[in-house]
Amino acid sequence: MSFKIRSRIWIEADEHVFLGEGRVRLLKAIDETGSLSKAAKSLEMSYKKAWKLIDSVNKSTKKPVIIMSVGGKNGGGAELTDYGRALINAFEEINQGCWDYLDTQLKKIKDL
Amino acid sequence: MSFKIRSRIWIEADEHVFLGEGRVRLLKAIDETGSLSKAAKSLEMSYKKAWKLIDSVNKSTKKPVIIMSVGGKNGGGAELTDYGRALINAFEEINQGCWDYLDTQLKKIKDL
DNA sequence: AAGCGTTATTTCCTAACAAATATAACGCTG
DNA sequence: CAGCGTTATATTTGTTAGGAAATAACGCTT
Repeated sequence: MSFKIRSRIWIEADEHVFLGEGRVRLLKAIDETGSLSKAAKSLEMSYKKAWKLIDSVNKSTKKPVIIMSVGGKNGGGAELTDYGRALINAFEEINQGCWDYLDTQLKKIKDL
Repeated sequence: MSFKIRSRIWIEADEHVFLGEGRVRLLKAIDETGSLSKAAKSLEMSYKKAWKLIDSVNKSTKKPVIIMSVGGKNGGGAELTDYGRALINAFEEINQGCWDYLDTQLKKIKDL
């Protein structure tokens, strides 16, 4: 019997979810591609879904997380801010810490 | 901006989920009511859904977690085993520990 | 002014999920 | 042996989430 403890964490702002694993993945993809549509495609996610996620993130904070621009040089694009990058780092650090904690607890289940 | 870090944990056995918050709630309700149908009703859950959850739990372990009996004295019933009770306790203890850990990490987000 | 690559938004459709309903089986009780 | 309260399971219906596609708007470039 190979037990595993898994977890999902997310951050809520004013009672609605604002940052979770999916959103973090998307933010990182935007940072790599420079565009929301390309990021969505790289994650095999519909543009609509990606846009909704980003819209919800942007509405949740006062400091901007990503800056969208429409029209212009290359048709527009999306850029991750320093604040957004810091959020991602903090999230992943906390998430890893959570996983580490749960690993230490696993024997409590196995030993029953 | 009032941030909160939330989490869900669950235990997997052989790559499929075996115990999570919903199942724990259901197991506790069964322990209180002595019947799957009453437990489902008390949680405002359909009998079918409750049955599927319990069936999946029972198929995931060698030691029985709940014992179902059909027909007989009061038409049948469901009973939580000592092993099941121990599982619930361990789960809730670990879950609380996870929440406590996440609370200590919250300032990393707030201070960005 | 036309063309482009993007963001932004609506509408429509479908597929997965959930709920409701129906039916059967079971084993004690009287 | 009929009645009961349960577990067990299939079928049908309803609902909601999500994808697909179409359209518009935007602002640089040429």
